[in-house]
Amino acid sequence: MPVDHTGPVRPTLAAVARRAGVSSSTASLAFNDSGPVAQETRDRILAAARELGYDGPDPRARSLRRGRSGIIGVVLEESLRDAFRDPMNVVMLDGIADVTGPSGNSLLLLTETAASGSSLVEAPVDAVVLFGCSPSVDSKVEIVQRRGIPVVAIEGRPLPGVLDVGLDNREATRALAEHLRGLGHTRVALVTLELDRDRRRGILTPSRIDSATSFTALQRVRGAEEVYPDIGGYATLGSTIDEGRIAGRALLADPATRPTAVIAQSDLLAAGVIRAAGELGLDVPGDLSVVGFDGVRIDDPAAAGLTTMVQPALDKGRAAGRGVLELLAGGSPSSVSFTSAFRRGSTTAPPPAV
Amino acid sequence: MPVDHTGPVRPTLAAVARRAGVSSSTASLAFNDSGPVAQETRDRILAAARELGYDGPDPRARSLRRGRSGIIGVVLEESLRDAFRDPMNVVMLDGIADVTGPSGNSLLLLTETAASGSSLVEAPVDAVVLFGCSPSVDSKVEIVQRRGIPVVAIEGRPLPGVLDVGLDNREATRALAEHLRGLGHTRVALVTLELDRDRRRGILTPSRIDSATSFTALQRVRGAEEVYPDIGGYATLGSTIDEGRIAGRALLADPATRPTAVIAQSDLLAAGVIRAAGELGLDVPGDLSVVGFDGVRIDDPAAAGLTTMVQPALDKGRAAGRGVLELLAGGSPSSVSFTSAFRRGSTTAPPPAV
DNA sequence: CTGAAAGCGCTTACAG
DNA sequence: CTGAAAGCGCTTACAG
Repeated sequence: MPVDHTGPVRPTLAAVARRAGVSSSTASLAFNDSGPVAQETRDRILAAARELGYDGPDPRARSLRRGRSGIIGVVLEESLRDAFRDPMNVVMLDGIADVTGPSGNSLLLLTETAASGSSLVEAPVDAVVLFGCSPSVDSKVEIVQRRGIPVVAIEGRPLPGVLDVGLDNREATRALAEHLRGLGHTRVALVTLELDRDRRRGILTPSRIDSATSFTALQRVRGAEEVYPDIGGYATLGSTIDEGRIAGRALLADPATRPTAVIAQSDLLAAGVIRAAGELGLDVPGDLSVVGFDGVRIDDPAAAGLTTMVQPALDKGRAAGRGVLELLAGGSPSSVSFTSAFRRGSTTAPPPAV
Repeated sequence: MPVDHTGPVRPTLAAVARRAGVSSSTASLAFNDSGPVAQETRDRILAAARELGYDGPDPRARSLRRGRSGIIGVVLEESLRDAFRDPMNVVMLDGIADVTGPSGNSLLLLTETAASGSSLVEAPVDAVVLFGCSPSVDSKVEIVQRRGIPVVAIEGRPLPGVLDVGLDNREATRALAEHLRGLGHTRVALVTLELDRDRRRGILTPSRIDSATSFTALQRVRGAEEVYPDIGGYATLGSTIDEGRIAGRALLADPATRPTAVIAQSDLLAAGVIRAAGELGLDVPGDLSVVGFDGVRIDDPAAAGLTTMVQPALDKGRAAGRGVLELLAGGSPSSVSFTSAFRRGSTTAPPPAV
């Protein structure tokens, strides 16, 4: 069925005013309840609007005049599918919407991938929230800032003029490493999140670590190194069970070099490692201890009872939303940092006796 | 650390033009490559822009003048978290972005819940995509249409002037039911998606079905009824493993009334039912056959090898994106309907001998 | 190749 | 309580 879209031209406020016999100033006041308008006049205006099929001010014109669009840009560096595969991102997004929605704001998804144009720079946003962005978007962020648009970053590198909503990634990972050391583990491996935008998968080397651009992944590596200075491991393409499984197979295949514990940088990755272990006939935690990160609810028995650090993702999103609102109101909020909580599960135990 | 946001006022095109000693018309052409500008003039304009810190046209003004904002609204009737828990929605969103992103469009998330204001009506969108919306948004959709804004609906009720991207929900469910009948099942139960916005969980009754507002859920019920006219079951709050498990427990608890097969309206729900069956000591497919819907990749062993209908979610999203683009270009695309493919897995078998 | 003019549709001081 | 005026910042015919 073909759909027709050649309607009459949309009526304007001016047309309504003309028909009602008033000035457009008055008509505007009537539609915005923003000034004293006689009841009789208001009725006339509303009647004229009804007759003309006018349903309120054009958002585009209003946003130019007011200097506000009611749109908050959310900048992701991946495809939407990749970004939302990580439940943490979805929860944080929900937290932002929770706080900013009631005052009439909506979220615009801006995927700043290599392929895309400069959507960030060309979008009519009032404010911007960066979701773990790499330095490659810095120049665009500066442009946006020069326009006076507030920028909030969730777990970003410290950037001048950007309000940071942080997490104790380093300390939290150190706590997990200490937990493993306390159990007696000496052969421990990391399974990291994506380290940079190249998204190459493979053995974790010092040079790969040094060239990492993902602030969060790097901080978590640093935390582990505080306890296990020479820790190696495997770098994945991102937080999924599949990636964890691939990493797990790579790390666990050879009994001679096999670690007795794995620090996965997310629960999803941890679930994958546990699955790989199972496939190799290894018992968790009997043969292998595994810890994760996030404290997400994973619908996978393999991840039930995972030892992990629980991060307050919803609160982080809400804090980012509050930061946006305060900045838009002209305030000067301070950066906030959230703390993760250790949750001892059933996936860690002393290393197997040799 | 407090963040400062009192920068200098953003420079305008007019200021750049003045400084370069040209008209703003010429400056505009220079920034848009939309007309012939002498190289020397262009250089002067760009230099002036650099000196003033001008990074290009203000998106708000541009969108008013051009009548295009580059923003496509995506209307959801749930919280972002609920919506994105369903992988189908994420994939469809990705499909839309796939197609519309390259021409400079971004997606604005509009959650039309009872709580929210009328964000749909007040957002500066060029077009709108409805994600399975109920009649409660109809009046807002009409307003948007009156403004000449194209509307595309994914699996919606037929709405005048709305381009539909459909799925063979009814026929596909009938095929699943026929598969079960072919195996010899006579006691079959449904586990449905949310039926309406009330989001009440519970036994499926004819009156609940009759008052359903979710087009997709209802179509799938109708398809099952074509084979099992008096089919009953359980209505959930949405497509999650947990909801499936709750429904499964309710349906399977009593051995006397227990069905021998369950038609779950999504793979996630099916996985939950299978898990519930396992907890009750029932073997799938020995004691119970289970079918799903979607063909999504679920990271749950319980859902591995599920018998289901595979729907082309990415293609649906892309088709919606193409529809948007064609409508924006003034075309009159036809509605499209996609077909699901039966995938026989290992979760269906003849009913147990009595 | 460049400029003067009009105008996108609205809101906001300001004056009455 | 109402209106005339200015202007948000840009783009687009049109004329030269």
